[in-house]
Amino acid sequence: MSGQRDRGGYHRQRPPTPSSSAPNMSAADPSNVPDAASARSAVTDTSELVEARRAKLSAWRSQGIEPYGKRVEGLVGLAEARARFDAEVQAAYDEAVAAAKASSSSESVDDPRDRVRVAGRVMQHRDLGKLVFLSLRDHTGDLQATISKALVPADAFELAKRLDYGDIVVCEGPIGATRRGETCVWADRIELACKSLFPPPEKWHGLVDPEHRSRRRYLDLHVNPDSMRTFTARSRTISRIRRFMEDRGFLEVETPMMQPIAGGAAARPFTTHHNALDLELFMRVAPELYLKRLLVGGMPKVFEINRNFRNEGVDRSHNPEFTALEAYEAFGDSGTMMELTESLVHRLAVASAEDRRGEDRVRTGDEDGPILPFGDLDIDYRRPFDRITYEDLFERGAGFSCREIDRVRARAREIGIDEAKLDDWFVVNEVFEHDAEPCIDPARPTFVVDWPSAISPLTRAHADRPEIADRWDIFIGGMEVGPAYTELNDPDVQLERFEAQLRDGGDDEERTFRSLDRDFIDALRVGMPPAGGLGLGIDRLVMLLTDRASIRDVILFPLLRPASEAGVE
RNA sequence: GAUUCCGUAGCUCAGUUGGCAGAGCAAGCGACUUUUAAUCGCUAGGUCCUGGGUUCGAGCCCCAGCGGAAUCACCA
Repeated sequence: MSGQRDRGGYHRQRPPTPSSSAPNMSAADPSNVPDAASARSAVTDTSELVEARRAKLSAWRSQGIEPYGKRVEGLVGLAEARARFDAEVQAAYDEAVAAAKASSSSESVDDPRDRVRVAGRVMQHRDLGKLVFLSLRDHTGDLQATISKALVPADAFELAKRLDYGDIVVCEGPIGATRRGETCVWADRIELACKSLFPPPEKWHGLVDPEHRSRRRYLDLHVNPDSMRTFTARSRTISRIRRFMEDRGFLEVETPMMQPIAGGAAARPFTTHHNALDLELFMRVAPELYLKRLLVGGMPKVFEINRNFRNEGVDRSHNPEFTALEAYEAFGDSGTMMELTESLVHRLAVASAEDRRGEDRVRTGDEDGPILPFGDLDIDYRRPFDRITYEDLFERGAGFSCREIDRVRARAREIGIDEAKLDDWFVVNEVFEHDAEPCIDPARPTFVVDWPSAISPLTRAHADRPEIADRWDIFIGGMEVGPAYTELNDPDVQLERFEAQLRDGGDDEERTFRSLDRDFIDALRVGMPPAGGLGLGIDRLVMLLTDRASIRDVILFPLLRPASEAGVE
């Protein structure tokens, strides 16, 4: 365990204590007798494995081989190098070599095979005496390098024999195949690009402990190709979202992550402090109130893809910092945002399915898709997505209308809700979450439309039905991926809602950090055009597109408690 | 924050009723020019997460703590 190794280092660096019986116990003095603590650490750290590698490192140095190489030109990715293999050329070459051997001609045969220069991490190392096979890996894939004693200088062959798993090498030679038909680089040059000092995970089972995989993502990425694929897919998804939004005329903007008032969502914020200004600040829980100020300023369509921070629990679909797309369109409404969201999610699904064409259970757009597996589900992203009203969904789940408030309250008591002190619509929503949300088909993206105004304080109500807000939420794969609203732009109504929120919402602890964003009200008084607003959880979207069950599998460095130093003060 | 489960070699994992700490891979030395988790011989490698307790004796039982996972709670 890393904790043990770290602790070993700690012991070695710890200055002698007054009670220590041995004088001058310092790491710099190798002659001293180790005390009990350092004797233990010498046993528990990985020094034997690391020392073997260090020994090679200094051996290379003394032979004039630099173990931490330099810039390399003209590299080809391993997948690309593999693609350059030509079986016919190889066959012709084999024949020519055989013919030359048969005629015992001393003339060398011309090699028509493509030459490549590749680099990769050593993932396998098979030494057969005068022939060494290396499995190299880069972010594009794996490729074998074959080093024959007859084809390289003695020192290069010695290097190939003595390579460790995890070392990074540069090889150059014709792309060909072995007798067993494995495509490979027949290296006639091989150089060390970087010596690895770290004992790698087991080559067959790899790194499976989820804690380990997140903490040492750098290992996870090259040991588990799935992980590299997932994070590559995440990156491509985010750039596709950018392109989509830009194509539709949205301007990407950046608004403060540190805010004097954490507004835009009812979530607990993280606090921080600016020293020079002696200012208490909050990490943002949402960019909403700043993006709307930009609509006031005259930007017609804005979006931001960035981090929100919420000081809440952690589970499979929640990380304290998460990435969201938030977008606002002047003169739009929730319907505008619905069309935009459906187009965007559909396009992302089409592109992901295309990237994963041929994979089990994946159907691309031209194969009656896109359909992408997510756990046990095969999620069908074909347009149009499903739509259902909040009230209809409630009735489907509960078996009666949410307007029958006595029955709603009775049901709430049945499922253990203390309904007496809650307003009607909050009781409705408790029953909705318990009985109705599970009725949404998880294999179909579903817009749930027309939510109660009471639980949507920043949303404009329907003109003819003030109790219903012009809002929808999209659910995919059993997760809420995001909401959209027809934004409230009446400053007086907005002020009222804020004040009601401060008065009624949340507990005492929440109220201590809530305060009213008067500048935002001022902005609305200047005048914000009617607008549609959207928020989409990018991490959850990536989970769906890459079939990962946990948000920690799609965030490169998810929040974890610091590794244990238990037992060390 | 609650409950349950997990923590043994660098990695992946066994460990029986409480009775000498195990395997595979990785590592070191040696053999091998067509391997594919190469193979074969030899060698070495342990704070059984930490701290207490019970016991003649604890990896195993009990208590507390640390870390993780799952479920729940929180979560516009």
